[in-house]
This record gives sequence, structure tokens and C-alpha cells, in this order.
Amino acid sequence: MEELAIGKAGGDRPRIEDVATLAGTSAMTVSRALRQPDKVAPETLARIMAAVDRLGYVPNLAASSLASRRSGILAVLVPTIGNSIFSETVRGVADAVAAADLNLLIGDFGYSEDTRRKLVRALVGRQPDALVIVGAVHDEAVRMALRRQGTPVVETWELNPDPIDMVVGFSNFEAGATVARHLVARGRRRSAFVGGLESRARARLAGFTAAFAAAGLPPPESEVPADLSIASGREAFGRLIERAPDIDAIFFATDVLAVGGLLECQRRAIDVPGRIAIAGLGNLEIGRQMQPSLTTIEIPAHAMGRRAGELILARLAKRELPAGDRIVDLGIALLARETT
Amino acid sequence: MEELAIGKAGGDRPRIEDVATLAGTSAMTVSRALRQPDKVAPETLARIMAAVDRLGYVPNLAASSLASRRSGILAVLVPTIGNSIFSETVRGVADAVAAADLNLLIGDFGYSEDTRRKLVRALVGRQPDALVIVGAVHDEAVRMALRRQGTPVVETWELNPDPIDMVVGFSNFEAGATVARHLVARGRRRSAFVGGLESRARARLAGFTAAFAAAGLPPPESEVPADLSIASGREAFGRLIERAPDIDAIFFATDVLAVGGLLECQRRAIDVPGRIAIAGLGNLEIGRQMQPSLTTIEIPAHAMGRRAGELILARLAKRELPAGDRIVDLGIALLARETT
DNA sequence: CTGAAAGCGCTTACAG
DNA sequence: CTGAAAGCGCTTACAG
Repeated sequence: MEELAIGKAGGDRPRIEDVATLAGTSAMTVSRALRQPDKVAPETLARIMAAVDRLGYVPNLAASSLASRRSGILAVLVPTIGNSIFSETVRGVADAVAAADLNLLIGDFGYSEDTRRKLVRALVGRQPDALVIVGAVHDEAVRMALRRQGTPVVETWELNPDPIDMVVGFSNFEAGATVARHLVARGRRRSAFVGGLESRARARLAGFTAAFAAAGLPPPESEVPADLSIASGREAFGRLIERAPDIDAIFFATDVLAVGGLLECQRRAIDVPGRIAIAGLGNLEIGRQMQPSLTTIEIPAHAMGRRAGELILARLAKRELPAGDRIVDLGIALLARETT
Repeated sequence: MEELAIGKAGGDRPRIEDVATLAGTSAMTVSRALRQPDKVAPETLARIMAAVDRLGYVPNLAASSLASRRSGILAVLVPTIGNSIFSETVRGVADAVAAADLNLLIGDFGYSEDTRRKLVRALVGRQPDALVIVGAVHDEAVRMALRRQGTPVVETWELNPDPIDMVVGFSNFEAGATVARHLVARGRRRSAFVGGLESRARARLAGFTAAFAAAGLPPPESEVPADLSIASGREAFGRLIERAPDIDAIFFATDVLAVGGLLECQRRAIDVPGRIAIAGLGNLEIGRQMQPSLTTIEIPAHAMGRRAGELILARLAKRELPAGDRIVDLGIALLARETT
């Protein structure tokens, strides 16, 4: 049965020196034993480990960071941890770096550029060994600052052609265009888009619009939802159908909004896809399970995180990255289901 | 336009001494200016702030932690950040401590006690000023260790009568009992429960069973879902209805599972609530929006986080806590909707 | 394979 | 209102 003593009474924690004394060796050797056990004689190692267990020694990572100039922190910035699709990306990062000795410091900037700026400052003070950002950073001051910082940074979810450092994403433009081509192929002519004003949603709308134009069809109607909830999807649908009763296809920027649109159609007894086709983005479980099931764009949410984590590990190990690896397009896939 | 220079080229960041030199004062005074600006003469303060801006100085928090023995870190342990109901609690914590100078270090232990044990160790090494745990800790070694640590710890989501330090929760037993009483009042006699094996789900089942017994009715059937997904809710429903075709009410341990049950009823054309009543827990948006809308138990997810954060701030400010405040029951509410 | 010395960049008493 | 000195607990060269 393992002792998990984490220290004596509050504030009186054992230091590396205490371990060294008990093991009859020096602090240096204890430090080495903990980080590179193979470089310490087996008997010495055994005595040190016994002392560590006995005292419940846990290294003070603040001291360690200060001395080594490595914090062991991987900072992750997300627009909101409340959105499960983003947490998939975080989980991908966690999976990739699980074996490495890195703690994830997660900052939630609540979709606000201003909060993100403050957060970046707070995180930088912690000297993270690397940064993963969900979404691209568009604030030029922050971009410059991070660039000068010299720590590996991976932006995700967008394919910024000029990343701060590295980017792992997919084309939001292509996502919109793919949905549009699918709808056109299904005979839809009068379309609409429901999505926010941030760069990702706008890119989706741009692609969506372009593909309709390429087919010689009019530009889509467009509605901005109050937030990314089912209720807002319902409401946006209501406004849209009132303004443009003849629309026959709606692309929602995320599945959550699309589920709202679909439920509202059911409530109003509007036939889907007979009268109106509905598509979302994200391949969330609820869309998959709805009846009829929701056509959607599959986003590599988890894969982006994992790849970002791998790039960071490679960079920290000072391995060279092939130039092409700094911009990684993980692609998307259309999942044509019953609502179109 | 604010300069957001965060440092020179990689690794060559300005230190407090550089700021002091540029401002013509000492490191001590710079340190004081940054933390207690009102204790520094206005002109001195102005010169220091100018120097800070000019150099893009950001204090090294590792050095700060080491010297002050305060890390400015609030560690939060969650079973999984993928579950939006838990992230509500995290957000509550964030809201409560927003004004304080605390960074949230979020650890995801993936529902595994073993991972949680490792995580606790890793986090303790970072000397967090306080800990919030989503869920109670049942591992005795971890409990002892945290207790000895002397840092404020708040457990949430369960009402442990003997908390490590403090607890903010609700009664899972009462949640189950409340649903059962509601179902009995609606004339249901033959019930079933779908939920996992962790302590919270078990407490819900215990309360559910007790209330049926109190009404002189037989104990519920019970099914363990593969995970907490809609699909698993569907499958559990399928197994249940096959094993006990006469059940007339099912309580799912979370709304996500309940939505699965409800969708499966719709697919099989089983009338809800005519033939079977369905209830969930969590008051998630999808349940609210389903047609028919889902009866559920409202959980104070956000409030638990906020209260936990407040308790921690009070403790860190060394304010005395009334004894009763160490165990806070935030209560639950039945939201009787269309599925029962 | 092991250790003595110096230093990482801050803050804490303490004094003035 | 301000500052000189000491120290927080580790790790980094360096030497042997």
C-alpha cells in the first residue's frame, strides 16, 4: 500500500535537502534521481526513493521552474470550456502530451478579445513551455508579443496562412462551400445561413455564398443568433422564415443551432427535408441522434488537439519540423444524413 | 494604444531589476508598486509604470511563488471537462474569483481515481493556494494528504458529512427521492433507474428506491449504461424494456441519458408520458427543448462553483467562517414538464 | 556516478 | 515613502 503523504502539517513541507539528508546523499543527486533515474547508482536510487516515500516529498515546481527555466506548463486558451466541441480539442492536447511531464493550464477567455489579451499576459507570467490556442489570434499586438516570446504556439480551428508560429486547422471557407454544393446538388436554390460574427463563422458564410454564386444562384439570407444555444437556433429560424418564407435550405454554423432549427420545424409541422433542408457543423451526438438525423460537417476537433500536442512535443524536443508541418490542414467531411 | 510587448527576443525577458534601473529606483519599490500601488509615491509610481510599459515587463510568477509562498493558482479537478454540466461549475468558480489574482489550473481526471491521485500530486507540486474538486474524494490516502496540506479544499456535487475541509453540494439521495415521489403522485408503480456506479449515481438510486419503498411499491429495476451518451441512454432503455416490459416510469441519472430514452421511445412509437414516464437530472438545454419537454431535477451547478469560489476567497482572506458554512447544501428543484 | 557553489527572479521582514 | 540583505527551493554548469 503506497504512502501518499504529501507533506507534514501545513507549510512545513519537506525539501529536497531533507530527502538528501535522510538518504545520506546530496540534493543534487536527489534531483538527478527524480529526473534521470538511470544516471544514479541503483542502491543510491533505492535509498532516495525510500526517503521520498517516507517523507512524502513532492518537489516544489515553482523552485524547479525558476532554476530550470522550464515551467512544465502547457497553456491552453479556449473561447469557452462550456462548449463540448472545444473541450474535445483540449482533450486531444491532453492525450498527446499525457506521457510528457506537462500540466495543462486552461484559460477561458469567454469569446472576448480583451479577456484573451489579459489572459495571455497572466499565462505568459507563468512561463508556459508552450501555448495552444483554440481559434486564431487576430489582435496584432498579441500576435507580436507571442512571436517575440519564442515559445511554441499552435493556433487551431482556422487555417491562418501566416500563423504566429504553427497552425493546425481546417478550412472554414471550404466547410461552407461543401455544404452549399451539397444543397445545390439536392436541388436547393434559395438558401440561408445562421451564424455569428467571429472569423470562423464568417469564413463559413463566405464559402457558402461563393458556392451558391458559382452555381448561378442568389446569395443566402443570413441571420445572427443571440448565442450558440438551441433556443437561439429556434429564434433565428423564426425570424428567417418570416423574412424570407421561400427559403428551402438553411446552414447553421453549429449543430446546436441546427438542432434548434430542426426542433422548431417539427413544432411548426414544417417538413424536413421535404420543405426545408437543414445542415449543421460539428457532428455532435445530439444531431446524430435526432429524428430525422442531422446532416453536418465533421470537424477534426480531437485530432486538431492531438496534432497540436504532437507538434509541441516535437518542438520541445528540438526536433526539426519540416516546413510544411507548420501549417496543417486536417480537412473536413460532409456527413449527409436525413435532414437534407 | 497600449503597448503589449511581453518581452524581448526569446529568453531575454526583462527582470524587475531592469525596470528599477530604468525608473531610477529599487527592485523592492517596483515590486511594491505592482502589488500595492497606493503605498508608493505617485511620481515614483508613474516612472515605474512607464518603465514597465516601455520594457514590456511581466513578472516571473515562478519566482514570485517561490519567494512569497503563494502561487496564485486555484486548482480545479473535474471528472471530465467534456461534460458541460461540470464546466458550469468551473465557470462558477471562475466567476467568483474573477476579481482576485488567481489563475485556474484545471485538471481532468477522466473519472479515474488513479488518474485523480496522480493529478493531485502534480497539482500539489504547483503549490496551489486552494483546491476545488468536482465530486467528493473517497480515496482515504488522498483525503489525508490534502488535509495535512493545510490549503483550503472545497468538494462539490455531493454532501459529504465529513469533508476534507469544506463542501458545497446537494443531496443526490434527495434528488432521487424527489423524482420518485413525483412519479408515485402521478400514479406510477413499476419504476426503473438508469445510471452509473459512481457514488453520486448510487445515492440517487438509493433515494429513488427508498421513496418507492415508502409508498409501499416494489424496488426499481436498474440498468448501468455504457457511458453518459445519448446512445447509451437508448441502449439502456432497450435492455430495460425487454427485461421488464411492464415498467411505467424511468429515472435517468442525467438528462443526456434521458434524452436517449425519450428519442428511443419516439422511434418505437411508445407514448411518453402515456405509456412510460421519463425523468432526468441536470436541467440541460436539450431536455428543455425536446418535444415533449423533459421532466428533470435542477442542479445548482453554477451556484456550487460560485459558492466554492467565495468560500475560498473568504478563507484566503483569513476571514472566519461560521461553522455551518463548512457544509453548504444548495438544494435541488423538481422541474415537472411534459414527459411525466 | 556524485557533489560544492552559484544563481534563477522575485518577496519578506527589517530598518530608516 | 523607500531600500539593502537574505532567502524561497530548486537546477545548471563544472569538476572530480
